[in-house]
Amino acid sequence: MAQPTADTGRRALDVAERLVQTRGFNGFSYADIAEALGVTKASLHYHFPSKADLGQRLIERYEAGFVETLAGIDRAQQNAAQKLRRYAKIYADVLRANRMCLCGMLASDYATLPKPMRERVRHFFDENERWLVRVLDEGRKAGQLAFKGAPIDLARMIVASLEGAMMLARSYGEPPRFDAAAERVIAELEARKSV
Amino acid sequence: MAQPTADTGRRALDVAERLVQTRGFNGFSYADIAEALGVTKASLHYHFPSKADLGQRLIERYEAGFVETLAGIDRAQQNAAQKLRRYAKIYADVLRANRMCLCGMLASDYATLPKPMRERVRHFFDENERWLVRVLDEGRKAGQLAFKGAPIDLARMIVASLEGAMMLARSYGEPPRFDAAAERVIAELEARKSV
DNA sequence: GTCTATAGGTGGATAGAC
DNA sequence: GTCTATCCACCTATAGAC
Repeated sequence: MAQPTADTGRRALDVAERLVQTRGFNGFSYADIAEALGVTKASLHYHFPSKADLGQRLIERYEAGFVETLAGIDRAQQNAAQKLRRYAKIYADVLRANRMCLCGMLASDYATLPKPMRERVRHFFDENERWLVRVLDEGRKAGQLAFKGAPIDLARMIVASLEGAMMLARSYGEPPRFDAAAERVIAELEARKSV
Repeated sequence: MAQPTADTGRRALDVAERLVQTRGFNGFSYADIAEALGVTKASLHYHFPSKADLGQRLIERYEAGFVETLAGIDRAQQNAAQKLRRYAKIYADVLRANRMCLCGMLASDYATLPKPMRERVRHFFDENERWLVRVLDEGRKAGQLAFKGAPIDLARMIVASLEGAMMLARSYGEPPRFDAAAERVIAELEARKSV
């Protein structure tokens, strides 16, 4: 095992991503990744000199994939409420893969994170808010959504609710708890036909 | 320092509570507590043989204090919306003390917790839901609150939203982010005067 | 109830051979 | 790019003296 030309870097990120999403940044070690890949800890340090380096790369890759997924939603969906449900479904799918949001976990670990990681965590949430603000704004203007106040406040509330609902649903081992909370948040925004 | 008769157990819980609320269960050690109190690690093991014991005691004490605070709200407030705002203010005050909810942090650490701690974390949230369900139910019957569906679903959504909003607000170092999210959740439930 | 001393393990990280 | 070997700091936990 452990071919010299294997893309250990990428595979290490895959394993580390899962570990952070389940156990948090302080809940795993190089030894865990090394064992999963059948390589030594020293090999991992070649690809990621410090754990802080590993963490930064993790967030960058995760955000890139997330942003791409959001772009996919934009391409496929017309209705703003549908877009929001697709957004919530990203979280639901992660939860059913027995994982948490990578950056939700890192937000919990925030006080123990190296500074470069902190900035990248915030950037991830900034991107989420930016996408949501646009969807909310367009949805309201199109008469598909109805809500009071600034889209940014609502966007932040949506992110917070989904992140929190995910954490709670996992603690109970009941993914439907997440679905119920997400649906409550989104349904509240849909323009009533009777108005 | 370290008088023989000092209530080291209680003071250790105080320090450990703060550490868990800021750094998580895997983000502190007996050494951190020992240093803060001016005692040795061995002394702490006399009071809490294992870290799991310490964790259990932490949750039990935290829940007891929380339940007592909720009882205080019941004694003082009449209006259901006011009670909910007082409930949210518990979180807001914790956040402004540069802490997270103890059990919100432990929910993030859930996969790494010893089983007895897991059960107690869930029990804490059960108690929160129980109190919220009663307030929501009474408030709707009294015409002070307006919402559709089962109170339990709404209660769970409220807990999730506040826990999530707390995490996000801390990451940005902006407590008002929590206030805005909490107000959005509660205002949505208030019975409109115009209906 | 607190101490010294220590056990036995794991953490992140590095040097240098291959 | 991966290995062996190793460092040193830190972890939880225990034994036994005071």
